[in-house]
Amino acid sequence: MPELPEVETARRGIAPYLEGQRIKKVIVRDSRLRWPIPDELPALMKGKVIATVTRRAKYLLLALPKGTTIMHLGMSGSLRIIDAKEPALLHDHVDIVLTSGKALRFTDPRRFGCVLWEPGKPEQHKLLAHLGPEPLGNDFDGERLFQCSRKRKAPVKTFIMDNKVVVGVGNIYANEALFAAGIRPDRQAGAISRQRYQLLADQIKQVLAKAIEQGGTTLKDFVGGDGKPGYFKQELKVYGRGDQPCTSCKKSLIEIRLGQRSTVFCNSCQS
DNA sequence: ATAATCACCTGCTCGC
DNA sequence: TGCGAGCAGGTGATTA
Repeated sequence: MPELPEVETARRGIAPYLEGQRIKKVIVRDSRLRWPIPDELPALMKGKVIATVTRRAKYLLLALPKGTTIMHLGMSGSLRIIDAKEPALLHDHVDIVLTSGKALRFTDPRRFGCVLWEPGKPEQHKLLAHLGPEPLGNDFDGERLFQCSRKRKAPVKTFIMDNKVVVGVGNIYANEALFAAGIRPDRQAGAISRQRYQLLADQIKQVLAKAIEQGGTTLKDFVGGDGKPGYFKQELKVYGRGDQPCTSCKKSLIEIRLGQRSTVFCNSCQS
């Protein structure tokens, strides 16, 4: 469940159970994630107190005294706070067990996620070092999109999903933001005006912020278990709605593929 | 440097 | 009912 709003929702859900808590042990049942979980990770974390739980892009960062645990949920990962003695199921790869009796359980059927260790500052890690600005921060705006896009021929949707341009815009919200901004996803990035990029940046921020707001509902799923997917589905205007009527003009939405990703737009509302 | 493709995995849905 | 094909919220690596 990993677009940025869900990662942020997960962060908010788990942080109160983790911050200030001491790690009793770390159980690794399967270290074969996108990158192997370091063998030494459990020993590095054991006995330490988690200072903070923060987020950079779609990475979650657990700040420990002498380093940071970096987690990513990939396509199918999820995190839950559980009672430490709850039996593990097939894809429950990691438990971070706390002395409080709770545990953070990392589950990921497809194993595209990761759990890594960075002994220095988290932003020094190879995966974090070259990321673009946070979409909801002040460093991201239409001017940046405009400047970064000059001479670029890739479709604008691919462009805004490029982590070096801006982080955290996944397939769902790329589709949604482009619809909200009235821009065709297959338009060349370099051929879009400054004014339209200002609109697009605003819509990216708005769509993500709204989804995070609604993510509050999901918080239960992450904390309590018993997760039900698709909590904000009713808000989606185009994603997953190919061939269905445009919510604005009622014409049939078009579904194409850009960069191997499903792309949906309205041929009359977006240009 | 940029763009397109591949790759990593499991699970689910669809059409035959 | 069974089975292969295709697709799924991500993104680094590889290839032109």
